Order: sequence, then C-alpha cells, then structure tokens
Amino acid sequence: MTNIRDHIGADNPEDIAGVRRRLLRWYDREQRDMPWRHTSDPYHIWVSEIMLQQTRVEAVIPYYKNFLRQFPSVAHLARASNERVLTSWSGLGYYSRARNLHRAAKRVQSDHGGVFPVEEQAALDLPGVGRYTASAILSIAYGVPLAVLDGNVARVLSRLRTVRAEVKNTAGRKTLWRLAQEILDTRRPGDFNQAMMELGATICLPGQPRCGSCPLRKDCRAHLQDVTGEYPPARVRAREKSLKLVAAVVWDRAGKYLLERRPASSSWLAGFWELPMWPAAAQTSKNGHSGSSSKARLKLVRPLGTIRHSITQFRIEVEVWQAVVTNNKQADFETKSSKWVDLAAIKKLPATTITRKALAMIGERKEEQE
DNA sequence: AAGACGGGGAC
DNA sequence: GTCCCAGTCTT
Repeated sequence: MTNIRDHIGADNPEDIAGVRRRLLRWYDREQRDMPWRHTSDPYHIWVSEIMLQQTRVEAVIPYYKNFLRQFPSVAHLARASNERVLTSWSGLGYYSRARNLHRAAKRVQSDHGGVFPVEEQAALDLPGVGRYTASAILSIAYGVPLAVLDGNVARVLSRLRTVRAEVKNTAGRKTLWRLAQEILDTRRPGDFNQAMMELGATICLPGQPRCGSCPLRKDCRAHLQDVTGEYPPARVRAREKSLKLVAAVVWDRAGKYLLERRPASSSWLAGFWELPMWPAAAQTSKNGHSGSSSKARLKLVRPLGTIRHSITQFRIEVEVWQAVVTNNKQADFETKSSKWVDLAAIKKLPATTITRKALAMIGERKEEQE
C-alpha cells in the first residue's frame, strides 16, 4: 500500500513529517530481533543501553542474557559483589561501565525504590548515565519524548541534512543534538530513536551506505547530491603506539596457574587478574604496565608463543613464556595481589583478555603434545 | 577541549 | 592494516 503523502515532499529534504512516517514504517517492517526489544522492563532496557555503549549489538547479546540471568532485578544487582559483576562483564570492555552500573543500581535501589527514575535529571545523576543513555532509556522504557544522538544517528543526520559538523566537536555535537530533537517523532519516541540507530547500523553505513534500500533516500540531501562519501566529515585519528610485553606462565603440579592482581588504583583494568607480565624492554616501561614485582622471582624457561592484542591506542605484542618460581616457594605468591588458580576458577574471575588468550594458547599447545 | 577507556568485527 | 561501534568520565 502506498500512501500518496509519502510522495509529497519527495525530493524535499524539509518534509519532516514524511521522514518520520517513512522511517517508522521501515522500522516496523525491517527491525532486527534483539532480546531487549521483547521487554518493557526499564531495568532490562538500562542494562542493554549500558552494554551497547561503544559496543556492537552482536557482541552484547550473549553478555546481556547472561547478565540478566545472574542479576534478574535491580535488587539482585544492588546486593551482588563487585567481583561477580565484573566477572560477568569480563571480555566486554570499558569496565567502568560495570562499576558504574553496579553503583547506580545500589542508588536506584536505595533512592528510587528499585525502579529506574523517569525524571531526566535523576537519570543523569546516576553514574554511567550520560545524555545519550538517559534519553534512550526514558524514551524506550517510558515514552518520554527525548531524542538520542549516538554515532549512528549523527551519521544519518549529517547525511540527511548535509551537516558539516563532527560529533566529536562541541559545536557540531550541539547542532546534531538540536537536529535530532527537532526530527524526533514525539508520538513514538522510543521507536523513532531506535529506528534512527537501526538505519545507521544497517543501511546508512560509514563506508558503503546502501542508499538503494534506504527509506529516506528521497529525503537525504547527501544522497540527492551524490556526496554521501563526504558526510560525516572524516576526523584525524591518533597513531597507535606499539607495546611489547613478556608474560610468564607458571603452573604447579596441581595444574594451577600463578595470577597477579592489578592494583585498584590502576587506570587500566583496575583489579583485574592477569599473568605476571612486564615490558619486554626496560626503555618501554611506561604505559600502565607498572612492571611486575614477581619478575625478579621468576625464571623464564621456554617460549610458548606470541599473543597479539589491540586495545584503544595500543598495539600489544606479548611473548608468552613458561616460567618457574626461582626460590621454589609457591607460598610466597599467596598474597592479596597474587595467587594460584586453576583454569575453572580463572573463568570465574575478572581476568584480562590478554591472559585469557594466552591461557587458551597454552591449552591448545598442551593438547597437541598429548 | 582533549584523552582515556576494551575489544572485536568488517573491509 | 584501518575504522568505529546504541558514550561517559576525568583532567
């Protein structure tokens, strides 16, 4: 069925009503199935929105399901241990999200009766909830007419109206937020917001937008002018630094591995467990790996392989070595910041991805030898 | 106004 | 290899 009004304003980028109608109609037809689209529970929406920050939908889904199994309500999360919360987040990245979510859950439990607040300012006061997340949760869970602006929406708007502004830039961000709020369909704010993001994630792609399938192709200035490649404007990216580390794998007769705990004060992966590791060369000993005090007490025996891992601005190459305790006293490593752990127990600890990768590699090599 | 913060999937 | 993702917080 074709609505005649859909064609009034075709080639007229100012037809906001038409944009809303076409976008929502497309979304109703084409939206992807996601677990959080089957719920109206504000807590579930909240968890999903925190996990989705800077993280792709496909990566989030298994974590989301597992997290809600372990912490089915705000009350459960509020009384859970910090370690359990971090463990369930382990591998998803941006761990301050988990810490903030946990803190916020305690506050929602104590100050808001266990229900995510409907007031925008109250939501913004919660740790880990910024303007995007507050607007997303309130619009989706409660129908509050607040627009969202994320990377997807910024790209869609930039092209739709050929906005020569970067979302990283303060002025550009302000322009885009205003535009997002102006275009929002206040009758279905949650669906409209998700539709904008869905369009950015599946059609209005960064590299090769699929304009032929876009419900807004007749509304989009960039497409009509054939300049989608120029929007949004590219930004310069900082060069990645390379970092070489040595990791020591020490196991005892019981099959337990020596792990160390990163200091709580560390800006990086604070409190996470990892293999003893240190910079491969003394002159590179900056960059958050403070240098392991166990280095002097371990002796590297034989190389086991190399792990490559990229995080944010670092490209890390880790030489993994089998090592032994030089003084033969395992007990010296039973401290608050180091301990012997078997593989099953490591699964239940917040461990760094580098450590998981290294142990996985060791496991493969051991199997080969058997 | 910048930087920091994880990790992975797509190209 | 590079890009960048349903961003927030700190400096």
